[in-house]
Amino acid sequence: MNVRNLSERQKAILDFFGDFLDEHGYPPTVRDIQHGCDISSTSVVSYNIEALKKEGLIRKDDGISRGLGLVNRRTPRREPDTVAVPLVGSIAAGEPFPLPNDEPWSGVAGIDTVDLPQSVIPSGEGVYALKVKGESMIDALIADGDLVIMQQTDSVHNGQTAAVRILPDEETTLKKFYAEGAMVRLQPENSQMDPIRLPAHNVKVLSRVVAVWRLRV
Amino acid sequence: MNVRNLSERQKAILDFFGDFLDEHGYPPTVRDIQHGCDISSTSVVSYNIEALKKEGLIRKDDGISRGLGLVNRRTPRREPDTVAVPLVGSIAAGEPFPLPNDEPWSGVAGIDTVDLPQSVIPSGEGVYALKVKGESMIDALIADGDLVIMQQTDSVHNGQTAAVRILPDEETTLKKFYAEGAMVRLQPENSQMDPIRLPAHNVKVLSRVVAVWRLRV
DNA sequence: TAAGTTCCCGAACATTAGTGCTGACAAGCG
DNA sequence: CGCTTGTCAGCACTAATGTTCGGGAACTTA
Repeated sequence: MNVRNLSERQKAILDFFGDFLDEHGYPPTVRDIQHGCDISSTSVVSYNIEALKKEGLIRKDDGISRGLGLVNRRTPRREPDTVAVPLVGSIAAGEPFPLPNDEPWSGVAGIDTVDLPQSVIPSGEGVYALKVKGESMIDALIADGDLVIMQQTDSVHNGQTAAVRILPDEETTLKKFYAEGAMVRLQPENSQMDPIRLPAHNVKVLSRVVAVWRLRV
Repeated sequence: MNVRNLSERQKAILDFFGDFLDEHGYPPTVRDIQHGCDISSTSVVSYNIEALKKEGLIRKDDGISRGLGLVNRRTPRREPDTVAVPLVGSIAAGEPFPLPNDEPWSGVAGIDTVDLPQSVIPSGEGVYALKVKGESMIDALIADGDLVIMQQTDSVHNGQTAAVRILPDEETTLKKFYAEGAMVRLQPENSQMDPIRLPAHNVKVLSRVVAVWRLRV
């Protein structure tokens, strides 16, 4: 697997292989490589292909034409490694904020999206972003302009910050969630504001905060 | 170019083509398509390939084996849409932290990396991440465990948070930067700590904070 | 009905392209 | 010097693979 072990000819073959693949969209034949690398015999190419295969640098399907492949090359249609998360709106202190409906987002025009690495958004399903307005969440170390990334869920643990819908008046808000017996305490992220206590059946958990993203600090 | 014009067989061929390409890394032969799509003759495949070629959906190099290609498929070697940023270490209050050397990172084993969407890291060059330990940056709304994303630079504006090297003792630290004439004031992000004033020529700006990333809030 | 079009089938044909064999040359080694 | 190993050349063989051709079924149109 050490590149230094390769002969000049083998390096040339690897280079040519990559270029050929980019240019044509399919792998070269033994004879393509032969002419591309100024080799006088197909057997020489065959010999060096075998060596590269042993090094683990080339994959080969015996017997089928152009059955070669570079092992380090990415799959053409690999999964995107970033997820476009809809930026559904902004949230200010206590104010209700728009919620995504149940339709798939599918890049609908008119909706901003935020690219997030897939590694932090396991499924990508039910994830959306909100932009924070003002100092309403200052106690959670969330500043004006930050993006909070929300994951839809039915339940959260005590102390987690969640978007909840308060049923009587259908208000939606972002608060710290504490279950206290049959009651629920909703703690604002700003000490200037008082907590709210409600019967548990009047509070519906919609989503929880999974990440905060701040740019241009 | 209208997909609705395609026969069921032609759609099947396109689907199979894409799957085959993903699986093998090279295009299918006429006979691969024949068996993959339950077609009884190679000539039928040839016929439909010709039709798809006229529709502009398939590219074909006559006479060479597996000389087919999907025209809408991205180039195999496209740019990744996420950037792997090295996580070079952690930063605590006032303590020096390790700095990346000048070598390219190139996925060296033993160094953690963080995937960031390329849209927020324009170049990807000179970007690295630090993990915050403790409450040392609490006043900047940066909590324990947060990742701060740094961009290497020579100069910053007043008020920006920057990594600076203090020359006399080669200490490296993260502070808010204020130029005040020939002097520089370095303001800790924790009000428990006092600002430092130094001659400008003793302070070397290394990088500035461009983003903060908090997970599992 | 007859002609034209589209699509399909089976088979034969021709080229492309992988593989194996023999031999050659140079370098290292006991 | 003889032996082995690694690398290269030339050539032939054969499997893999693209192409073509005659024909037929279903459908449309004059």
